[in-house]
Amino acid sequence: MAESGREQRRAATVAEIKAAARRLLISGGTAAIGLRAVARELGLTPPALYRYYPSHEALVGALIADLYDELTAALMDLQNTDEAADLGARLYLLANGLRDWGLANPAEFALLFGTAVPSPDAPDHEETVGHQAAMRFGSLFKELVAQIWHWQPFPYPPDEQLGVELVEHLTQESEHFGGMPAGAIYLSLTFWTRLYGLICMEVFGQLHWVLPDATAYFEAQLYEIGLALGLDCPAPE
Amino acid sequence: MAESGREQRRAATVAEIKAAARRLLISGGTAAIGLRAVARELGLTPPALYRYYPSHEALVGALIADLYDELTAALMDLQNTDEAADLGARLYLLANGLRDWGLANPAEFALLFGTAVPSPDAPDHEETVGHQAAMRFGSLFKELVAQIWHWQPFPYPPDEQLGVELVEHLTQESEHFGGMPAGAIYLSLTFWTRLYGLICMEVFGQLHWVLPDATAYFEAQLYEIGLALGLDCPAPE
DNA sequence: GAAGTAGAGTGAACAGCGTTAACAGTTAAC
DNA sequence: GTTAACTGTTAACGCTGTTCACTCTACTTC
Repeated sequence: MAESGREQRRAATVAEIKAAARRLLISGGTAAIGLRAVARELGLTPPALYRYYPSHEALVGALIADLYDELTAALMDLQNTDEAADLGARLYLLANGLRDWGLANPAEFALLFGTAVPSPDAPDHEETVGHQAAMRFGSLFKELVAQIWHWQPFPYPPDEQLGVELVEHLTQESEHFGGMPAGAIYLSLTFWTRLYGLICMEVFGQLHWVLPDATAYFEAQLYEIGLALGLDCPAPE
Repeated sequence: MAESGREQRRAATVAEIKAAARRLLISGGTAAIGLRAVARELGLTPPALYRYYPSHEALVGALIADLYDELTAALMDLQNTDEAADLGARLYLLANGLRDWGLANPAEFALLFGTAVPSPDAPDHEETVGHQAAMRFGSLFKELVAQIWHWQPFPYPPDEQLGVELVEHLTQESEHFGGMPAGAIYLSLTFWTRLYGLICMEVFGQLHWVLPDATAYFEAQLYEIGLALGLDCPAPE
C-alpha cells in the first residue's frame, strides 16, 4: 500500500539519479559528480534535481549512505555464506572482503574513506544519513570482535602496560564492545587501525612506490594482526 | 648575480602567492584555494596569476611541494638538534615529529596525505614537483631505517615465513634500503605502514568515535612498533 | 641617452558550476 | 470536476578557471 504510481515513479527516479551519480563517480572520480552532469546523464535540466534533493551536497550524501549500506550488506553476506565458518574465520572474511571491495571499487572507496575532513564547521554532522550508515558499517566490526571475545577470549595486555589514561578512555567504550576489558579493546582497536590503514594505503596507491602488488604483503600483515586476537587460520602458505 | 631587481620582485610575488594560498588552505580547507580567491587576497586580478603559474593546478602543486619540503626540513632539524641521540631515538623523533606536524597543521596535512587519488589518468605524474618533494620526504625514513639496520641489526622473519612472492618484491627494493634483507625491509615497511595509517586516522578524525584524545594510544602503538625494530627507548611510563 | 622589447598587470569575455525564481503541464485527491 | 500537489521547464544570478587583447612599466641594447 501507499505505493501509488507516483511514489513508485519517484522512487525509480531517485534510484536513477544515484545510479547516474555513481556512474560519474566511477568514470571521473569524486569531483565528477556534478549536479549538472547528473542532470545531463538523465536527460533532465539541473533544477529538476532539486525536486529530489535540496542541494548537491545532499545528493552526494545520499550516494555515500547508499554505498556504505551496499558495502555493509556485501560484508554481511560474505559472512553468512559460510555458515560453518567459525567466528575467527569470519573476521578474516570481513577483512578480505573490505579490501576486495576497495580494490574493485576504488572510486567509491575514495568517496567513503578518503579524507573524512576534520571539519568542525558542521555541528550537525552526526545526523547525516552518511554518518549513520557509517556507524552501521562500524558496528559490523565491533560486534564481530565482541562475539569473538566471548567465544574464545584472547590474552590481552594488563592495564599497567597501557597506562592509566589510555585504560580510562578504552573502558568508556567497553559497553560498545560487549563489556570487554581495556586491554582486549586495545587489541581490537589495533586490529582495526592496522587493517584500515593498510587497505587505505593500498587502494589509494600509496604503497606502489615499494610494492606494485601488495597482495602478499596484505596477507602477511593480516595473519600477523590476527594472531594478536588469538586467531590462527590462514597461514601464508 | 642574476638577482636583478625584476627577478627578485618576481620571487617575492611567488612567495606571496603561496603564502596567500596557504592562508586560504588553513582557514577554509583544500577547496578554499581558489585561483580567484588567491588573486583577491593579493589585490590582483585573476589573470595576473597566470604570469606565475600556468594553471590553478600548478599553483596548488607548487604549494604541495613547498609543504613537503617544509615538513622534511622540520623533521631533519628535529633529528639534528639532539646530536647525542642515537639512531633509535631519532626514529622516535621522526615519528613524533610527523604526528605533531600533522596535528598542528591539519589542513596542510590533508593536502599532502589526504586521498592521493589513484588516478592513472596522469601518466606524467612522476615528474610533478610535488611528487619529487614527496620522494625526498620518503627518503628521510628509508635512509634512517637503513642506518639503524647497519648500526644495530634487528632480528627479522625468515624468508619462508613471508612467502616467495613477497620476498621477491621486497628484495627488489633492497638497494633503496642499504642492502637490507627482505625480512628486515618487511619490518621497516610495517613500521612505516602502521605509523602512517595511525597518524592519518588521528589527524583526519577517524579515531574520534572511540578515542577523543588518541595521544596515549599513539604512544602505546609507537612503542609497540618500535620493538619490532629492536628499539626500546620510551616505555609508556 | 633613445629605441626596442620583454614582463607584469588590467578589463572583457567564455564556458562551466550550484542555485533560485517564476512559470507550465500532468496527475492524484476530494 | 475542480483543486491541489507534483514534476518539469526557462531564465537568470553569482561563482569558478581560463583566454585574449590591450596598456604600462622597467630593463636591455645599440
